[in-house]
Amino acid sequence: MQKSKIFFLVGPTATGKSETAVYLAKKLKAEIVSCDSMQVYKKMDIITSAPSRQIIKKVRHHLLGIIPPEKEYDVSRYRRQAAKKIKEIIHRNKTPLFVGGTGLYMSILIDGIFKAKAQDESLRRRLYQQAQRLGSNYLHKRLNRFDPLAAKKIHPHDTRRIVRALEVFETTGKPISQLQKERKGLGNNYEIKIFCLNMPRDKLYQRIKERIEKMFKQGLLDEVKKLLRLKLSRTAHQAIGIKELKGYFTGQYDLAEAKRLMKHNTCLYAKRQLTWFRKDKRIKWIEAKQQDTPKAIATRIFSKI
RNA sequence: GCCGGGGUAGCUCAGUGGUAGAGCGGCGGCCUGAAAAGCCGCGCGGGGGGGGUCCGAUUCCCUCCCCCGGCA
Repeated sequence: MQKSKIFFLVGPTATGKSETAVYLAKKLKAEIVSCDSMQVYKKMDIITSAPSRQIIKKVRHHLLGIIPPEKEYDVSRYRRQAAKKIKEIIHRNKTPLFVGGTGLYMSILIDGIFKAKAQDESLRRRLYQQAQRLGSNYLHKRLNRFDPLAAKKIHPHDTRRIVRALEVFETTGKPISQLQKERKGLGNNYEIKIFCLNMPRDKLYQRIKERIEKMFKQGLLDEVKKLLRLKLSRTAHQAIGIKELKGYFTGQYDLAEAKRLMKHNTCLYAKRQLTWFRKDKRIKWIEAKQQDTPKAIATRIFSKI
């Protein structure tokens, strides 16, 4: 029996994935599934540049605005929900088209994740306190005794990963480096095709800056003001723009500085996204040229399928 | 035209007679339950042009060009 196909359209932020995806979805008879760690949140449409209503009207979209911003979200939840969407979409005789910029989410979906218990909050808190008191190097040395392989891979300053590795060891009794080898994703069950949209760096940064200006025109300040009244979850709080505008609202700097910070941090983010995607050799790269419309790009992608 | 200050990394600037640094920016990488996060690495330079002194000049001297301030 032939494997069903799943498509991914990924790429750094502000390359025009959402617009392109609509045209591509039409050609592929696809439904779009978001692959974005921030657009899962409600009430964050402007700050996350979520696809507009007009776009959503044209093609069915999934996993957008499904979580209240007070709630945490993570990869494993994403994986579960996305896997379910794949089944449903294929059942409807449609093709899943994943669109977004969160490389880890894509990777976990395709390549899998090891089974572990949900994070242990109190244990984590304890470990972070120790890290603060004794330094991340101390925890790293401890990790080195239980799981030298993981310790070798994780930098002694990378507190977050050291804590996770220790947490996994304490809750499962197994070294994370061993568990990480046990991953099973969807990659084997489906025919996967990944396209990454890209453009020259200076043009990309220019578009990012323009997009952020546009966000302000759309009412970003108002949206963020409302968000800051809520008790934002740790994960939702990470969206670029929250801490930058908080600094403005609390009078630490002016609006121009807040904008500058947002633009800068978004450019750095785009660079990190590219690093992630570059590593994945399955990806077919699509270079957007100066005059390319989303429709033209979609046509080009379709011709390569 | 005269006097003074300056021309060193993409930007703002240090420094030294012996193959140039810092901050900002930029670039590269890592990533398995926080990933729009977290972490790591890399000066990325024909020292404004030309000539001279010297074993050796970015640093000293001469000259030209450009910028800033003052006087005309």
